[in-house]
Amino acid sequence: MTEIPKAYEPQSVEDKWYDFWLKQGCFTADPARVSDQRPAYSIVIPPPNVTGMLHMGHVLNNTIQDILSRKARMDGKEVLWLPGTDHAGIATQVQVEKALKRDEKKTKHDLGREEFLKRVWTWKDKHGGIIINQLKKLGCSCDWTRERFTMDPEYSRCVQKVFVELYKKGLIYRGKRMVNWCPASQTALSDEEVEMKPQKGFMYHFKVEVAEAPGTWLTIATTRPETIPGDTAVAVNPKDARYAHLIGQHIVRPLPVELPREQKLIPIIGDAHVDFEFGTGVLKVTPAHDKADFDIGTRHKLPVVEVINADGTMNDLAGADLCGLDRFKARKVASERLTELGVLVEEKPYENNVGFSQRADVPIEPRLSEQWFLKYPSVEASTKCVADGQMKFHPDRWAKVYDHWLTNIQDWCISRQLWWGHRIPVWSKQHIGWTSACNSDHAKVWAISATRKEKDFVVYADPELIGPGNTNKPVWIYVAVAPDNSRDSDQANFIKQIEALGFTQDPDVLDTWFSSWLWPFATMGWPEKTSTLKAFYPTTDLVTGPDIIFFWVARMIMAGFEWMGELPFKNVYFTGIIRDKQGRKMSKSLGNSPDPLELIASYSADALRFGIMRSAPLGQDICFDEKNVELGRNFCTKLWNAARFRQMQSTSPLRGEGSESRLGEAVYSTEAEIDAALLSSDDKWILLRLNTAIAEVSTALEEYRFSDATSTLYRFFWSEYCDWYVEASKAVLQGSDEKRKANTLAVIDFVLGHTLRLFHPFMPFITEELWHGMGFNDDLPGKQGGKSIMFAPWPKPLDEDELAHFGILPEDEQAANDKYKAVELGRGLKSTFNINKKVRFVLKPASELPAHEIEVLRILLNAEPLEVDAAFQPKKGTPAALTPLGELFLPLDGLIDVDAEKARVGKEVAKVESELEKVTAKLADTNFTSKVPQKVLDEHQQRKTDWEEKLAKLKVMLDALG
RNA sequence: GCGCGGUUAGCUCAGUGGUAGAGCAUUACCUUGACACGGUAGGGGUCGCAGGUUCGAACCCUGCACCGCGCACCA
Repeated sequence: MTEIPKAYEPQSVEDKWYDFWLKQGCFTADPARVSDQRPAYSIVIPPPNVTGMLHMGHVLNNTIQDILSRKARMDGKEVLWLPGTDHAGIATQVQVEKALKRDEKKTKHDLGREEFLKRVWTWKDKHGGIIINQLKKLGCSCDWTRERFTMDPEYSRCVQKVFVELYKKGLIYRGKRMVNWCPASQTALSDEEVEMKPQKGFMYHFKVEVAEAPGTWLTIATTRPETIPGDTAVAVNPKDARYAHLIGQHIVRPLPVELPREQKLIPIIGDAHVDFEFGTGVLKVTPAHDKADFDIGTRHKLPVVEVINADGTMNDLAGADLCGLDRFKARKVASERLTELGVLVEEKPYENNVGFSQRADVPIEPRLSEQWFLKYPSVEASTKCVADGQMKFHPDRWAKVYDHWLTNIQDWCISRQLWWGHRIPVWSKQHIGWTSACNSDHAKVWAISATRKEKDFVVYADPELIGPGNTNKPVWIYVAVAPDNSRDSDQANFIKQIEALGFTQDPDVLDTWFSSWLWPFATMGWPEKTSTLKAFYPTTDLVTGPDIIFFWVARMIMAGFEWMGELPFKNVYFTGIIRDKQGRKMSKSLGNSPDPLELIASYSADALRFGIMRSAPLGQDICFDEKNVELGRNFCTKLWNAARFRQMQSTSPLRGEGSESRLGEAVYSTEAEIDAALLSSDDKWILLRLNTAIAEVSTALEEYRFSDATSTLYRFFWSEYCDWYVEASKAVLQGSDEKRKANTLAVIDFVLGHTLRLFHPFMPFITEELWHGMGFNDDLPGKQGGKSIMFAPWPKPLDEDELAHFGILPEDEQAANDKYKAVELGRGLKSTFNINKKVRFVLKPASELPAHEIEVLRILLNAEPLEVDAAFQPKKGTPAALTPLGELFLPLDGLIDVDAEKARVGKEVAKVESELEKVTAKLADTNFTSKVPQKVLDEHQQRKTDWEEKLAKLKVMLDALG
């Protein structure tokens, strides 16, 4: 016989069962099994970045999804938890670029686009599996046979198809606009990718002379003097009496210094945008580098002068002083020049909000550029489905945030100046003027297209430029190329032909979110009407962080309505954000995030799961503390040992000979019938507590209250089952009544079997190990838990018939509670008198007690002996406690300090008197008695009676002390 | 500026009108036959502040303070 390990040893157990689950196909969803009796349950994973590493946020998020999936399996549903990763355009490209620079001292341009992309794919193949394997370590029951990546060929076809459809509908357009430009990544970003951060800087006040009125100076306030060379006007509010008369005149721009005066004259314009209470009421207008200024510029047809390059350095238009400098260095130099010119009036510290690139963490540069934009589709349906409760957010306050965003959205800039991603499926060719050559190209494209099976393409030229009078302007012809779903070669052919006509593909790629918004259906085989899609779409739950409510959730909802005509999920659960003990968000840069895999190695996956769930209340951020994981581990150990205790009690090895069990060689039957006639008050109590626990956990899970569910499990198993029931059951198990023993074991098995199942979604590994190790799977059909606990039915509370069969009444709980109360009081006495050995107790019972109850009391009190004597006459000074079962004495034969005991009881009397006073006063108050409901009144009456009785008895005790 | 959370024991948090709770930490005792990753007993809170409603408020209402988050933004 191998030695039974004292503590649960998780590593080998976890690997063993995960392999088993995979080999048995336990996670694989089969649409063919879905029926009315076996409804579908589905979740799509929020795809982690393919090159990412598991962090605590993933642990939280995926543990929740796993709990939901496993619970649904136990509910008899056909479960699909669809996993995968996304290509994370910027993040991945930046990583590969960094490695390239580090290892080969090369840039992506040195390699060229094609070669660089090869490197990214190599990188992806090398690192892409990491996070997937980490999820497996955590125990995630994803259907890995359906793992998807947003750059898979089939997925890419979906992205192209969607692009072309939106283009055909006129929702996608190309435009020259002010965009959020990230000078570090050198790409445009969407509004959502810009994060406003307060920045300490300076407010510079400088003066400019009015050209038409020498000697008249205006003072301008700015935080960005380096953009002065790009100013093409100064604006004042036309209603501002101070300046209105100057509108139409000009000022002399101070920079660049070397320009002749006449080239530095810019007009004073009137624009209502200017707030005359802010700054000096005079605004410098830099249309090329500020969104609001651009709008002013448009209104007044101002020239747009760019002075900053794409990489954030100044160009030659910024003047000799600034040219080539970084924008922040240039700011300093510009202020120095202003000082030298004697026009800098003031430079004072100033804090303002500056937009930062979320990815690169550098200030955004508003920049005019040509980009592709999308007018969001299906906005109305998306707004409505949440507003009217068709789709539910948990917690629902996020619905308001969602609604607010949706009603204020601007068009989405979807193009990115990157190489890694879905390349925009548009080919274009430029002509000068709308000439016959245009018409000819147009016609040729249509002709080529006729050979395609699907005409998912569009030929487009800017209609304003078509026609006479535009003979010198550039005209672009765009061809958006959709994939042919049946034949890849068709698309390739088509592209080859249009490229032969001189069309070239747009160099940009699409925003990563433009692919992930299709996730719920593109992963299920769309646009084919696959059986998976039919069975599992719309999905049931989505679990994600509120930080991507706009990026992802909202857009998925729109995509769902747009292409499936239906919402993509019925419930969205928003997790909290994991913070460290100081309340800071966990991040790589702060280095305050523990490595989940290390936590798993030290504490086990189950411990990590249980710990994090226990500390993750609905809708609240989570303050992570490794103590929680330690608690999870301790809990696993407790569960393990409780199981071990059960096995050590059994004397008769039964079926299952030869079965292997880490708990020991013998496997014992769990089939024993519970004999209702033999149930003790403790048995009934634990069965009732189990009922309560099942109900509480089930409800908590239905309402996504995971921390409440774990609290219940913790309380039930540790406090109720182990601390009370197991200890009480020792009265039987250490006795000699074999029939009672067998019955107690049957109750224990019943409780353990249910407990393991309740725990399974939270702690899949240890529960599977014990389920098999203790033989709970024996004789069960495979679909009912014979193969794995994950298919065992979710526990149901005993119903009325079953309770009646066992002869259990609701009030049975009280009998055991009274006994446990007596035990606590008796232990209190021992503790008060510093007795830590077995000791004699005498109970003067309030009513007759069965021998079994007395034996339980004796064991729990650790009494030797426990005498029951209705006529007991205690010696003077005998410590005693009033218990629901009667007076409990601790006869110490003069060993005690009578005065100390008197003081102790006296203290108790004082407490009871004060409580009695309070309740008596209340009941004497007619204001109270006349207005309070009868139920409350009764409660107070009862409380008063109880305190009175207690007080009387305490006084008798005090008298007895002399 | 607008919106959303939060403020209860040393810490992390439960607690939707009727006797203030849990876990951790802490103190004392206990290596007892499942478990020291354990057991038993204890100490510890004017429930952020000020008003109001009510017989009664941690809980409902109003205002304020502080912490955190989101949106918008004035150069």
